[in-house]
Amino acid sequence: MLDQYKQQHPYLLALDSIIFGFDGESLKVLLVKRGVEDETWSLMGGWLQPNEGLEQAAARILFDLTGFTNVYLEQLYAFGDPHRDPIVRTISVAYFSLVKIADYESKTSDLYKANWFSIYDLPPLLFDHADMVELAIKRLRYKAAQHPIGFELLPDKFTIPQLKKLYDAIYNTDFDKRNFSRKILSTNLLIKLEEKQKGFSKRGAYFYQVDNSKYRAITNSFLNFIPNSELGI
Amino acid sequence: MLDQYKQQHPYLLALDSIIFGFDGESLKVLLVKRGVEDETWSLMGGWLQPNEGLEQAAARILFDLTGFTNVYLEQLYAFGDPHRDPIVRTISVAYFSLVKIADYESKTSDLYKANWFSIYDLPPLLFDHADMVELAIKRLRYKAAQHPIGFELLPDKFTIPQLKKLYDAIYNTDFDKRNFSRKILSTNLLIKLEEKQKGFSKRGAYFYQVDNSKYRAITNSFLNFIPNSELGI
DNA sequence: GCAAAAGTGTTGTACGTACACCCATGT
DNA sequence: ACATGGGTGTACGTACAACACTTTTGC
Repeated sequence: MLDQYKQQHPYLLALDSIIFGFDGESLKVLLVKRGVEDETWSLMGGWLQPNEGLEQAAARILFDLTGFTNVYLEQLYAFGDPHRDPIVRTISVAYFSLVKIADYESKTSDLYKANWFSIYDLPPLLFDHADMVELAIKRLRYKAAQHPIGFELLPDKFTIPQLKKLYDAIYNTDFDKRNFSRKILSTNLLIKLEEKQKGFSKRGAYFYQVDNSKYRAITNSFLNFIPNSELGI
Repeated sequence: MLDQYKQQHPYLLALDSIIFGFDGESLKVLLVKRGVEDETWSLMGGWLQPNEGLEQAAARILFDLTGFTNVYLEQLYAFGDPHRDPIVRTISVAYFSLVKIADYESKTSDLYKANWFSIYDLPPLLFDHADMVELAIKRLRYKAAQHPIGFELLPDKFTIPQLKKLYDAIYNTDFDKRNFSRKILSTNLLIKLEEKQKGFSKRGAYFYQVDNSKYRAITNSFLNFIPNSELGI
């Protein structure tokens, strides 16, 4: 019985995370440069430790490098091309994460440089990381169309115009603001606050926050975005 | 640079496949008993070899055990709980596959027993394989609602009533046959043949086949099933 | 001629989309 | 007072859901 195991080759197992953030204008991804000498940007990543599960490891790495905790984290895909890492064969399980960008403070040491990049203006990336980002964007679009995960990218209090800008950025389109707000509000997932946003526009827009009791309950049907866009996977 | 690799623990990497088939009545999964002494049913699985990619390995294993080739195969999820395999820590990347059950002839040797089980009547399964099956069913439902993959489970020639029975089985519901056939035919994805099915019903139903030129072209929007069912990945 | 499954048509409703005007406020 | 972004309502068309009867043919 054990023989069957002993004859097998083991492999290194890495975790790489596509960390999405929204700065109010465009959808961004957090990239790092590992080490001083390395000139290639890459995703946040690390190695699986013997005592932890995959998602647990992805969360640990995310926390160590950014301080984020309790964020949206979802497994994306396992990448295992034999030559994806030219030095040592490594399987990478990619995760994608949605974070509130305003909460971000670089926890990276001098060994790591980190930067947010617009998804439409990415630098060349290490290994197959560009494939990972591309797939993550598809998945985010697919997912956000049917599950109310967009809120994970905004501050706790946000306005409808902010939310529209986020969806515009995710789908690279320009939703009609009247239809958009009707659609969003019809979910009854948002609570309108008294407070208005100051400073950005003259009139000011009402803040909303997510009704957490309802938010948790909903895993099912949500909206029906998915524009003319390509979906796939 | 290499040090960073050498310090890391390697892990065994397995591939397990949820193989769906449709016998005309219910949706089935192909399970095996490994070895003579083992009394637990499990998914078809095997080990990653050093020179192959993940999907390639899943396809190889599928071929070796069933003879199926050129079938629908999609990565489902990577399972990596530290204790999922109690003997040796193993990461498993699960794939799901859609096959034409009529083409199946057991290629398994005496070492393996194989059987098709209804997804609503599964035996206890090895390790976390029950979780894998459950997730695969969700994914199949999610996917089949928006991509025309259902045909992969039927013979090349099939009737509309057969197709309806398949969707009824996938979603465990009973679609309205009038709305169903209108919906399906409106995709223009099917070619009506002269030939009628004999023997099953008195009147006989027309055979259809997939218009492959169109089928290949479509990765995008397809139908919009997804009934009241739970989705969520 | 009857039973069993195949095939087809209409209508109401809900939802998405397109589109234009008034409102509040800081300057 | 005016410019800027915030907020709302209506009308149309499409697409889905509900529903019943006729057709074919093996027995």
